[in-house]
Amino acid sequence: MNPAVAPSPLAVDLMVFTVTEADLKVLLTRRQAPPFRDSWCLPGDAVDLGDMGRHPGEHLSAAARRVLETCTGLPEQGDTLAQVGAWGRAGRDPRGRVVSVAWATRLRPDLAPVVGTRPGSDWFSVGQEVPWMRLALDHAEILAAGVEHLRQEAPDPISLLQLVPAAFTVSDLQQAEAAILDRPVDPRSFRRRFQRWVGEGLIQAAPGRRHMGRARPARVWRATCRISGHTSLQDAG
Amino acid sequence: MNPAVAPSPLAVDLMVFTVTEADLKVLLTRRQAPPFRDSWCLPGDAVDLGDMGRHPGEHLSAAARRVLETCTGLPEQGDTLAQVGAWGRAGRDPRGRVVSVAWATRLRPDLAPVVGTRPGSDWFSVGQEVPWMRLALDHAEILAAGVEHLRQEAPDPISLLQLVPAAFTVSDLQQAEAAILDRPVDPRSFRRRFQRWVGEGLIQAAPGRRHMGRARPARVWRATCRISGHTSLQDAG
DNA sequence: AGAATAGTGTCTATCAGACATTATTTG
DNA sequence: CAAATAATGTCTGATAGACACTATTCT
Repeated sequence: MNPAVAPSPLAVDLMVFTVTEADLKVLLTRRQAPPFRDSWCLPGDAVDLGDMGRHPGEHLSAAARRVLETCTGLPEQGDTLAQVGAWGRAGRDPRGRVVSVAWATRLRPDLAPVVGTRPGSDWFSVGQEVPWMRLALDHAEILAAGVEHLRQEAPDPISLLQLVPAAFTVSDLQQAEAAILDRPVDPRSFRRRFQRWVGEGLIQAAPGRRHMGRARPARVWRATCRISGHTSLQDAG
Repeated sequence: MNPAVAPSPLAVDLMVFTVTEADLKVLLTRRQAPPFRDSWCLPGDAVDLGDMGRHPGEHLSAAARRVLETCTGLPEQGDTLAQVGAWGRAGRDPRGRVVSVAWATRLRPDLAPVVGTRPGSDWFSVGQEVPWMRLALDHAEILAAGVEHLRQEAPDPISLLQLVPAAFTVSDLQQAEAAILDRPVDPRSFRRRFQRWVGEGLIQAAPGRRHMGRARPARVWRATCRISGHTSLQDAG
């Protein structure tokens, strides 16, 4: 295929977020072909609009799910893909007129190391490491909108639960929220909200305790089965 | 042009909202060509992706603005177009694979009568009159998302100010919010928020009073010039 | 006067932030 | 015991809802 011509006027781009080391991370990949060869960018792919391609007539969300499974090597875990917006500025892609629909998803941090070791892709701290000025195309703008989208949903317990392991502590959840909002979160207020979530049946106690260093061990919790299948996210297809 | 074949794989659809008679209204048009001839639908148009069409390489937001000016007959009033999402389900358009980017905007109610008298288009009460089951394509789904988008932004004074005339009363603003949220809004709380907006310099007193029936006349207010040019809305282009 | 709408006073419930305090573990 | 993290008690300030009350106009 001629790399100078866009294969399709429509593409999807994906923002995979996780929280590790109390820091919000996003998955970037290095472009392997021109234009912007070797630049970092969001994982994405063309959407096959015709009836004859490799993925005929796929939904937009299916294309995003396909990119997610390709770039993480993991099957998608439930309905966690949220559409962030469509970018279609003329000239945004030098190969031709391409409109990109951007999606965001959250990945449990215990799965992040597996993804991060794949060649050509790596996690970047959104606040510290993302090479904003050197992202290919208009991906800096898209990523900024994705982070903003994440912030809007930050107080939602369902969204926070997607950013901690299956067994987690109150501090884990609080750190996830603090990382997204990029500011300290009051511990007393957070625990009050946490207790409300327990009262609402979203979260229940799990056996065992977690021990960090030489301090008092923390109680361990897990999401109840009521959470699975729930989504607060738009999936317009 | 053959009506059985989509002219472009990309389209924009527009939701023009206003509040009249304390009721949220949306502008629908009657389709003049198959498929879904004579069905009501959201105003929209194909996006010209090529370099040779009538609107070569136009931004998505420019296409939406063009549709807005076509269907209202009015020039757009500032940056009020907000992108709601992209819909791309295969088979949503029987003419072929078309992805539609949906936009929402608010129209001042004093301009609504002019628009409503245009042939082939009319205002529909979102709660009472919209023929949800008979809207063409997937426009019922798109409209539902647009209404939800509007609800999310309802408490924002900037967005409410786009749904009242240039000179308005506190009750006007309160009715706009109540219409969007489709529930009564506590008058005492609303006036407290209103006074805060005045204190912040968003709103200032205007000369004159407004008289409804045989009751006490209401003070009249207007947005300050600080409002113009401000937008809280996404315009990803 | 009475109806209708505009606008205010004030009590209460809820919630978040701040700060102090207690609890539990290891070194 | 000291250090470190987990968890709680409690005060305060901001805000929304509820309800009563006053204000102003027309009929």
